[in-house]
Amino acid sequence: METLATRFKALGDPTRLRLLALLRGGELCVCDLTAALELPQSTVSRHLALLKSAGWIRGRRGGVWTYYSLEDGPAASGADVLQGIGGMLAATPESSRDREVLEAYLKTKADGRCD
Amino acid sequence: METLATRFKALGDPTRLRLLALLRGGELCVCDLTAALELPQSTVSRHLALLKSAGWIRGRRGGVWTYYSLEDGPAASGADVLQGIGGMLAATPESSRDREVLEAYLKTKADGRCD
DNA sequence: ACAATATATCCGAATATTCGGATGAGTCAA
DNA sequence: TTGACTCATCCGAATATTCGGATATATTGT
Repeated sequence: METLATRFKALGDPTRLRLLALLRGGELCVCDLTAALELPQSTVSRHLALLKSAGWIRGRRGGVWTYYSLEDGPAASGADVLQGIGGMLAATPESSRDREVLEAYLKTKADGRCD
Repeated sequence: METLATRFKALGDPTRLRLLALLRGGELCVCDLTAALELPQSTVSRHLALLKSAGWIRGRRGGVWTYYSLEDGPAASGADVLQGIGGMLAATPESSRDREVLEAYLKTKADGRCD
């Protein structure tokens, strides 16, 4: 129960929902997410760590970058939940804007660097 | 998004999950829930108010009592979510114990009073 | 109107969460 | 090894949440 509460508590924050909404589109690194959300890197990293410890996402090191993606394994055990709220997430205006900012940023990033 | 976060934040507390688990069995009044959870009435009432304002449950006055039940109308819009986590809720040990305490209490309550 | 019961709200104290700048740790190329 | 870069963690200050006793409100029966 405590575990389940922790799980949902992680969803109880707009910034973290924005992150999840973006990750529904596929794997992204921290600097991508930082650019899309237009928030300090430390803030984004902290929220990602929390989502990971709550079992919603997973991170993998790829050289200098850390790529995060949705956790869909058995650990998610509430993949149905994410599936269920997926539509709600995508329907929000923040979600749309974040994705636009991300797309614009990804074009600038073609050379592989972060800024 | 803010709304959605508020929605989930309400689920991010063990006491509130215990309340939801009990209400899955049907409508109950505050004193029933207070007895089942073995917590102060003010605490239970506060959590119920929060769950209600988050759109998870609904309350109706029935004389001196206020009966709470799960919100399954369109306002719930995440009934799927509750449906999805229903199993998880029922599987916890707290949930089983709460229900036992409730059943034992309901027997004592046959006369209609609360203590 | 009054008393009894059930519920909601108020209150301060304790605890937890959040933020973002600063700093630490890890990785790679030169 | 040095420097550039990405990301994680530390830190104190601000804010939010939680608790339960006390109190207010509501409803019913007398």
